[in-house]
Amino acid sequence: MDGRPANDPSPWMTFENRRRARDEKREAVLRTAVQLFLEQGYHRATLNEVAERLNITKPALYNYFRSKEDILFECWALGQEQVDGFIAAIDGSRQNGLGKLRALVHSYAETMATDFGASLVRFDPRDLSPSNAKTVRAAKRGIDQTFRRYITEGIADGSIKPCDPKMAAFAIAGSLNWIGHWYQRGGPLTPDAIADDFAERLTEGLATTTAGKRAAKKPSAPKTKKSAAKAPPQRKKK
Amino acid sequence: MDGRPANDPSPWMTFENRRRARDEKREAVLRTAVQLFLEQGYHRATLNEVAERLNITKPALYNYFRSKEDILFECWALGQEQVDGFIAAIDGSRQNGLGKLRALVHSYAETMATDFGASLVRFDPRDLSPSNAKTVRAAKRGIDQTFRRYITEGIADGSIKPCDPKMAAFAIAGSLNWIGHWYQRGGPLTPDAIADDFAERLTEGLATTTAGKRAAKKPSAPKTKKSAAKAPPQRKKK
Amino acid sequence: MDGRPANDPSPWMTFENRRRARDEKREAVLRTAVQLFLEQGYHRATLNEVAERLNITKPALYNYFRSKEDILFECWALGQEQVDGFIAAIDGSRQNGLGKLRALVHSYAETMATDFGASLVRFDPRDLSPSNAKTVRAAKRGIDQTFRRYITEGIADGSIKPCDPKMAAFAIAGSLNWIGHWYQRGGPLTPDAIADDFAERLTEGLATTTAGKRAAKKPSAPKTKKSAAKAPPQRKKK
Amino acid sequence: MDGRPANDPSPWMTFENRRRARDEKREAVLRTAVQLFLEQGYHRATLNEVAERLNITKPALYNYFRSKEDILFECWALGQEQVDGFIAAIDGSRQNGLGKLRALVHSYAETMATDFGASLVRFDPRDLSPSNAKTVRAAKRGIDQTFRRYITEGIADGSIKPCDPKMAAFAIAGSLNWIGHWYQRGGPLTPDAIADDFAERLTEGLATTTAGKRAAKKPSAPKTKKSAAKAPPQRKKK
DNA sequence: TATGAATGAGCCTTCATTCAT
DNA sequence: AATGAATGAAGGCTCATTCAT
Repeated sequence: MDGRPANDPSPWMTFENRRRARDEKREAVLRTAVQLFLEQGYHRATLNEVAERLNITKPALYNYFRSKEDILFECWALGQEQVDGFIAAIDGSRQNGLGKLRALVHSYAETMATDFGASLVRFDPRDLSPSNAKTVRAAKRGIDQTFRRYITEGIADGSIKPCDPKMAAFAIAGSLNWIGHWYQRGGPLTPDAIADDFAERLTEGLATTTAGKRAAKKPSAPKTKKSAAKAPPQRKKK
Repeated sequence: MDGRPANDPSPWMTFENRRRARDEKREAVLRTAVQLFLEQGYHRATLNEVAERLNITKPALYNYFRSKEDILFECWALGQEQVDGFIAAIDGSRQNGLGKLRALVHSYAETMATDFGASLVRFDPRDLSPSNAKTVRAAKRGIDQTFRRYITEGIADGSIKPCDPKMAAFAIAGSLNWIGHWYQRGGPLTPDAIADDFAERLTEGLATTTAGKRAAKKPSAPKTKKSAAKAPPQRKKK
Repeated sequence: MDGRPANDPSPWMTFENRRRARDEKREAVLRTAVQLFLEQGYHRATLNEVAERLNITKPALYNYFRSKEDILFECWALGQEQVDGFIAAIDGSRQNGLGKLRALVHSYAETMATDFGASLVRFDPRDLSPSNAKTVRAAKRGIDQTFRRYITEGIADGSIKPCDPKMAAFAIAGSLNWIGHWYQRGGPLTPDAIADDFAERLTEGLATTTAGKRAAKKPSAPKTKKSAAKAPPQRKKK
Repeated sequence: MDGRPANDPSPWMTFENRRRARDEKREAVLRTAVQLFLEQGYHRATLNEVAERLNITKPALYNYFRSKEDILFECWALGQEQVDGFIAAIDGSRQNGLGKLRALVHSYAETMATDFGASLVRFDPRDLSPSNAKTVRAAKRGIDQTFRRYITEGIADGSIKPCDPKMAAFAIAGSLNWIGHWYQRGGPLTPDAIADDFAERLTEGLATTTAGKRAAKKPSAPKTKKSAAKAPPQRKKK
């Protein structure tokens, strides 16, 4: 059960197990919280409800998080980790600008269909402490710049038609972020289908003619472990 | 001063004036409120702050609105009126589907750059009473359907390439709604420029080749008074 | 009733009355609070109890004070005002050092027998905000220095035997502050009797022989209005 | 190491050692707690902080004490033991009333400069359980009566001028207790110097003329072991 | 003996809303 | 129409204490 022989009295493993159990509970709190926050909105959701869904009591949450805001921020951070992960992977891949952009759109679209991904665009940074809000805003800026960067690259390498990277990025990001608002699990569209559709749709207008005739189907991030991200978002450990 | 002779003691005109003054104050409240709600978010903004900015006291607000939520809803309603207005105008115009879609995108983009317009996408319907929330959701559905309708029309009349109207509408609406989140008055981009750019950008991928070569610059709604809207959103009068 | 003719429609007086009523309520809160804080201690006393004793509800207190700590500080400030008042009066009086010291002891002893006076020594400055705590500590230092100053004056003018002003001040102030801890209203000793006794007792050891044979009985502050204080303690108005 | 041969397997000694170790830890807790309570005040100090300073965890404290209040009471008890000790010693000494009073003042002043001594006057009996509070109040009364008793003795044996023992005791005790509030370790005054000063200062006013001319310098309690106290304060064993 | 985790009780504070004037 | 005052409802957070391990 614990993955170690029963006769192994190593207190270290016990310690390890404890830490693991703790981390699992922490994550359970975050999963519950992000759902509730998305369902009801951060302000309407109470810590009591979060605790109730976890069958614990409110103060127990404070064993894992410093405050309600801390929980909010950590939810966001988990989503941001995903984004950082696939951006790092795409950055490390060998593709022209258009290819990277398509990969980005695809991965981003998929992420928007997850709870933590949606939290990236549905949570309000103004609910965060100044320090955390700063972190969030910096990350948002980073994502925007990644979009622009790929577009600029594409223009440079000829895979993307000359255009204004800033506006193009806004338009694409808007479409993608919107997914976080309308996507419902259990609907007729799977995240993957949405991602495929958007990857094509949002880039076809930018592609130079030849590049537009795409043969390959899956422009997702090249096979890389999600964990291959560069740097997770900075956050204070409790 | 009031547009009537000072010696006219007509109580009826006085009454009329009273009503007008009242309406002006109501609007002033809404303008202040929508700004504050956008600035700080609905929950962080307090009625005290709204009142303070108007140099009145909190209870005075209750002379014009039944509740904080009422104010929120009315803000939304003003934005929705704008949308209803230009949709009615476009509906009444003689254009092919692509033309209507472009006109819609243009007007919608412009609206997103206004306070009341932004409130359409930045306010959370869950902050409204069930009844008002229903109204809002119906209106949102209406807008979505308008997008799909124009696209369908365009496909039928050959101005738009065959595609999935639902996904196309989502993509376009997402880009547009996103404007409400990033547009800042005083930035380098004017609402009109944004609207022009988006009208072109978001439809070029859909246009059939010939239709894509657009000559005319301004595809905005044919000269119609904004107030020519058909039906203002249903709402309870106080 | 209002001290003005009934036919006087002056809204200003109404305003004045309002303000007076408000101030009276504020004071009532402070009187209730200081009693409760002395009875039970600041931490054990809840705002609910304060409100209950006033037959109002807890949030009503927030119309008059910003926080529980604010109430605590204002209680202290009222006591400090008394002290500032009689110190100013004694400072302005024509007496030798011993006379001033006796007057100070007498007035201080009397003050210690009042609620607001006792709050000066029974409230804990660490319960105050840093800013308010600073004010309190400065005031405490001021009182100490007044004791030392009178003693030094007395030594200079020959009315007090040469001694260490610092230790003498500590000894005297300690005896006086202690009153705030043991004095109970309704006991066998009246504040005035205590004040007389301490004024004599705490100074006889210091007096030079001739000055020790005091004839006059009442060494209290020369007839001055209590309100003739110089500067009330600085505090933020709500 | 433990004062017994290493090859002695006597479980009883082990038991004895355990008890000793336990007592040492208990005392360490009390020393840490009394400091923290004095530093921050009983209510602001948390058991977590106490535990942290001891490099243990909060629940570990419950191995030695039943509750936070229990710790508070035991701190007080240690201080009271000191007082009981020197009072017993003085009681057993051969001196006139004035001598005893001076000895008492001296020892009490010294005690006030210790942490446990200061706790006697800086801790609030209302933070204790009714039962413990009763014990404390009885002890306080006992100290007061000791002061009065020595004064009365002194009057009887002619070493002290006729006066009101009650008020004299209040005045003296107040000065002494105040030491607990202003004395800071590391200041310019040593506890011994303070004790000397106060022993002289607080009694010179009471001494009959001849007795006032004191020759001996150190009026402290006749050489007796501190532990020679009669009875430690009654308290419930865990 | 010591710990991580959990809990129950309680309190301050905020704010939309109402009411008497 | 407007205000000062008051209220009810609610939520976040703290902390002493307990319990299983």
